[in-house]
Amino acid sequence: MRAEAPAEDVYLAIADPTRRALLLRLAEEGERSVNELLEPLPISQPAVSKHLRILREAGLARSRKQGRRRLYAIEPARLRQVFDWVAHFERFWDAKLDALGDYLDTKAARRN
Amino acid sequence: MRAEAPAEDVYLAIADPTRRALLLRLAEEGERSVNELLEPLPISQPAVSKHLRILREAGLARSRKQGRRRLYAIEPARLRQVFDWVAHFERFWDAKLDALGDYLDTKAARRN
DNA sequence: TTGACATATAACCCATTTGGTATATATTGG
DNA sequence: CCAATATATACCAAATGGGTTATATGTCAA
Repeated sequence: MRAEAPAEDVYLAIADPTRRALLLRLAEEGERSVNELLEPLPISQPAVSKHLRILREAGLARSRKQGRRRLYAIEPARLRQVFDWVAHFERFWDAKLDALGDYLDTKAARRN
Repeated sequence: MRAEAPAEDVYLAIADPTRRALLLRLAEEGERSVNELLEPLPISQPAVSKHLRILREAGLARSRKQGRRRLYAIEPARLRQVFDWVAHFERFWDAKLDALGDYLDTKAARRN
């Protein structure tokens, strides 16, 4: 039933909205310290550290030490796994239109 | 922290490997009864019924009654939500290559 | 050196998830 | 009608998840 250890499961890692928010911030802003990531969130520092650990263990983030801070960065490779899985269903909405089409058109244009 | 009721959360719905397997089967094979879906799985019928209920409540499946059976079908629209979210990170792997490129090429070709 | 800062870990709590078995509720065939 | 079939629900136990506070650890600054 278990395809991989729970701690390493990308789908479980992104199932939590706080972790998705963390990933988005890291994607938008690049390396950030725990305190910086913590700042807008309504939860405690240990809670954030735990989320970051889960992201690390899922292979979605890495960290390096800089002085007394620890900087986290996104490691998006394994999100491809999710992308590829969702793409299995793409034919269902593809025929109808539309936003995916727009997305792909944009992509195709950008690739030229 | 909770963007929607847990039972309706698409990310939670796809966090379970059994439910992902169910969605893939429904996508590949179309409408299927609970017994058909149950057959390859190593869990009990009530467990499958419960997974199907979660998929229904997440808006990822629908069911209709046919005699004494109940046929489930995929309802993929809300997977777009996941697709769009993951696409936020696409620029990270896009530059490097490759499988996404191939995917998009295939798509672009198919769209012409 | 020492105190403040930054982060991680431990210990704990409570809610939720997921599985099981037993049972209820259709529905159908004979 | 009755037995068998198909599915859902109730209920329970074990595990997990996500939060908290308290504390350990490491680093910097004065």
